[in-house]
Amino acid sequence: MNAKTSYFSGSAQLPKNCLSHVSVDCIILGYHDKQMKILCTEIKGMPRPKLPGGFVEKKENVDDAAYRVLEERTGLKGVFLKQFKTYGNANRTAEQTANMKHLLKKQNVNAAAMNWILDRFISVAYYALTEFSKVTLKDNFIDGESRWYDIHNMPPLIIDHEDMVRDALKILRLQIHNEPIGYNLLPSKFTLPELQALYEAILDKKLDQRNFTKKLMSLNIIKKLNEKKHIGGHRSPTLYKFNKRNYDKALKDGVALAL
Amino acid sequence: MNAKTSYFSGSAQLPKNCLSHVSVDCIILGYHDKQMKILCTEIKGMPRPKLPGGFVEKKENVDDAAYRVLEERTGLKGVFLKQFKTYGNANRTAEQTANMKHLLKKQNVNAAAMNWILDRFISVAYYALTEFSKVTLKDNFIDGESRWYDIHNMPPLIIDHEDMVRDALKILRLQIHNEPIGYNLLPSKFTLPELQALYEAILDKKLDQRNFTKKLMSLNIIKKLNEKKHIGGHRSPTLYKFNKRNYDKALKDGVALAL
DNA sequence: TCAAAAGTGTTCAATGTACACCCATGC
DNA sequence: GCATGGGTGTACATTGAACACTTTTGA
Repeated sequence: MNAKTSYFSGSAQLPKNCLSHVSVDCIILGYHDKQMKILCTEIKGMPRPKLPGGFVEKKENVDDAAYRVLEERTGLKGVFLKQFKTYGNANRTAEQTANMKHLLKKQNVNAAAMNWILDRFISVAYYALTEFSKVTLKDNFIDGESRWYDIHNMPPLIIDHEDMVRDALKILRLQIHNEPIGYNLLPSKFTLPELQALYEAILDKKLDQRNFTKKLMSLNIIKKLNEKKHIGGHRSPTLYKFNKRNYDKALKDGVALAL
Repeated sequence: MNAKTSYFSGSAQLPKNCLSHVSVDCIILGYHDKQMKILCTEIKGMPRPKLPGGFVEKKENVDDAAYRVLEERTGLKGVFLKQFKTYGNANRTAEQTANMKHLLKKQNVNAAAMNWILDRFISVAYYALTEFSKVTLKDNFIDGESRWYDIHNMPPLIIDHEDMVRDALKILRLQIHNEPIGYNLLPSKFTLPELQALYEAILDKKLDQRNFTKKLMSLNIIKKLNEKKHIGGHRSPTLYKFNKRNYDKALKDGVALAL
């Protein structure tokens, strides 16, 4: 690892383009085949993985910065992304700063020029829902190597990133009762058991099949098609698709969905 | 107005003690006698009132900064205060910055030394619930003169502060179904009609008296006393008090209260 | 014919909602 | 005695939760 490709150089996000003291972090939840995963990144020389994050360019909306981080990591556009909390404790980045000083020294980076990154940061946190099989993981200079971790088997993360994950999951699990999900997480044609498995993965609990069907159908956001999916070995489940108009209306106005 | 007592001097919050680019704003909701009010401040020379806000000291938690703003304005401690959203659009402070430049010029303040305040800010927003009859309004140098506005009769506010108010009220009205309220808003002994009036003021709608009583009693957070309140001219209502232990438990664990 | 998953309704319990009359008090 | 607000219970509708058998498919 040399200075050219280190944490502190080569990135599009040069200090002079970014706001000091402000960062964004993303809890990127990936779903596929009944599994929920979280995207983390590992920087050589740092003790523990972290959430993908970044800085806010001087003329960039904070929401757009989060969206940019998401897109840089996953290559995906149009993904559901939601700000959920801002982390602003004074000492939250102290440990990270100490580690970075150490790294800078080892890499012979001029610490004075890097003062901006050694200062305190507050972080605006977002969560996103993605389909991880659609994602081609991209590493980047600023934030190291990306990797999916199973939600039940997370490593310890730096600073308050474990709190962020816990908070994001808690809020997502509450929000799911008021917002439709699934549009970017399932193929355009999907079966009810697939949709149910998605809800079960997010809520991390089993749901009653008949009650689930009944409730989802009553929301009027999915439409039964005259097609079956061939799954082999078993009865062929009916395919459904989202009614995008009603789905978007439900996103905007909220739904009532007790699960 | 001279430089000594102007917007830009005399405050405990000197630029060198504060983080750049980060501010906090508080939606301080005041309740008394069935009325909901919002605390705003008016700075001479600025076109419209604003929400009370402030900056974050370099070694201060962001939550504590919001709490400090609240306390500086109202003199109240121990008030319910909750972070609800962070506003980070790139151009959100553009208008304010333009106005400030104008003000600085008029006041012959050295603009170079004030560059920190003319830059872009992102704002972490909080809402608080207070009893406005307990508040002695305090002006301050940084933020002008304080005043309560009726929630139904708000003036236009600067930048995105009207969005903040709208968002805060929306979130509060949702949260009220999961959190107990009232502890700092009512006398230690209160009547059920008083409590109901508080809920009605926050939700801005009438509630059914019998159903309200039934639901509140079922939460086990209030306790009937063997005392009545003398209100004159009418039947004397029974006094209640909060069961602080259960109230705090409900704050922490949440409640289910459909209204 | 067997294994595995899909599909389909009913019953019961809990909760929410609507609603009206008598009571206490001070003038 | 009258005006005003306090206090109380029931009936009905809606919603949530539990639950089992038949169908389809391919091996």
